[in-house]
Amino acid sequence: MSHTLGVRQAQKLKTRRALLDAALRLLEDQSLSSLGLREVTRLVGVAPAAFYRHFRDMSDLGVALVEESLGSLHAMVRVILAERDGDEERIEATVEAVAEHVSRYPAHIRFIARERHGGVRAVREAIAAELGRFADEVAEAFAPPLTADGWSAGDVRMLAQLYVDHMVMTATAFLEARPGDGSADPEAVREVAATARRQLLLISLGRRHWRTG
Amino acid sequence: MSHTLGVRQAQKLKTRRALLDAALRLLEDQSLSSLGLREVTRLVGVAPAAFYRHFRDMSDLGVALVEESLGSLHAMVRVILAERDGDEERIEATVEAVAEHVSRYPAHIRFIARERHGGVRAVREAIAAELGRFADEVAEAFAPPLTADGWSAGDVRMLAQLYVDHMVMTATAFLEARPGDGSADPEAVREVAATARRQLLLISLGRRHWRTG
DNA sequence: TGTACATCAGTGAACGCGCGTTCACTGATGTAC
DNA sequence: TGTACATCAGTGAACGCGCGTTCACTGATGTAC
Repeated sequence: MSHTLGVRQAQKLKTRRALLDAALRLLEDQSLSSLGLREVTRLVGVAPAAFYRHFRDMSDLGVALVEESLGSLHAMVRVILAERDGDEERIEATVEAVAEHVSRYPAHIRFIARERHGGVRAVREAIAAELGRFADEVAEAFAPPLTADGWSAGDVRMLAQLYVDHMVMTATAFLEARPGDGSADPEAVREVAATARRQLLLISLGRRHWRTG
Repeated sequence: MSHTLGVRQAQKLKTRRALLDAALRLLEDQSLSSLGLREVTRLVGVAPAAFYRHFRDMSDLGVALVEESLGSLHAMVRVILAERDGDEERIEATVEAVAEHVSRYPAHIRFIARERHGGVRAVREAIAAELGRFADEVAEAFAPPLTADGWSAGDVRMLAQLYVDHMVMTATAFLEARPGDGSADPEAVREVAATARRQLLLISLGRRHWRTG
């Protein structure tokens, strides 16, 4: 049948997954451009040449990690924006969702923070494209009431960009509240969440008085 | 005399400068953790071993680049905050100063953006410390009127952090408006400046209505 | 001013090492009949 | 169901290469008298 994977294909996917996971683990302490192909295959336990059955090179593997890293966060925020309406509600839910995402997938978030301006062009471009799509979607979610209030499309997009950039900043701040051993400092986490909430609230206040006050 | 450098010391400083400049140039296309000692000395035209007369290793050189990269920007913003009072005035002057700084020292700014979350711990920590001092100073500049309005120290610090993070974001956005060849796309630069100004204005609006509206 | 010795920035050769990539291969899985 | 052939994920050995670091050195600059 078409949807049941053969044994061979399933094994191949398993190896691919192992390569991605090994890379993510090694990327906690270094950046993509210094990560070696042999380091990754060594951690997985396959021959170096096996790498080429899955990726052209490290930058190719990096691009694969981008979608996987931003995809689920993107989906999570999409749901929140669709289900909630009020500012406080949206802020509360988003900050909590980001905190949970970071604590569940710290390596993915670290990867995005590190490679967003990192040394590998293809990966930088993939991240920029994904965040751009993210901002478009946020703009769409906020557009109706704002447009009715006389906001231009440019102003809406400017606000959406501020929200997305702030979200990335917040995710990074949550990450920094985790010591090197992978555990989290609950006090520091609470403080990051509190700061993020207050900053988002301040932005919401500004939004409400934009060209009306 | 004490303040006149000997020939020997002057020559040593010249070589050190050349090493820093070569590193900065090479870092436009890669990150610090993949930059080789031999690459740098090759570009300068000295023997690899000469490197050790100036730096312990690459991470040591990176830390030296941090202060040099953030120092002048820090000084510039300090002057603006001291000389200007009104929101619009400060926003206008800051955005312009950041734009000019980026176009004058693009490699320094790229270095900071790339290594802020990069793979070299000592450099990350140096950048975080410098940006922390920056935020303290911004907080101090904004504190008097806000405290009079009943703002808590925590709220003032939260606002200062938002400003500093936004400034780094804006500097990075200016950088991305420059194509790979080093020239600037004037249209893209204007757009980045316009967005930054509007975002800062929106934050100022929020600030004015913080716990008063 | 001149001399004798000390300092030390930069040299160049050498080292062992791990890297990315290639290649012909093996043997389990898949397919056609 | 059984057989003969095709596919292809992973192997393991080999390659040439550039890396970071060490070392004893050289010779211009600095210093003491």
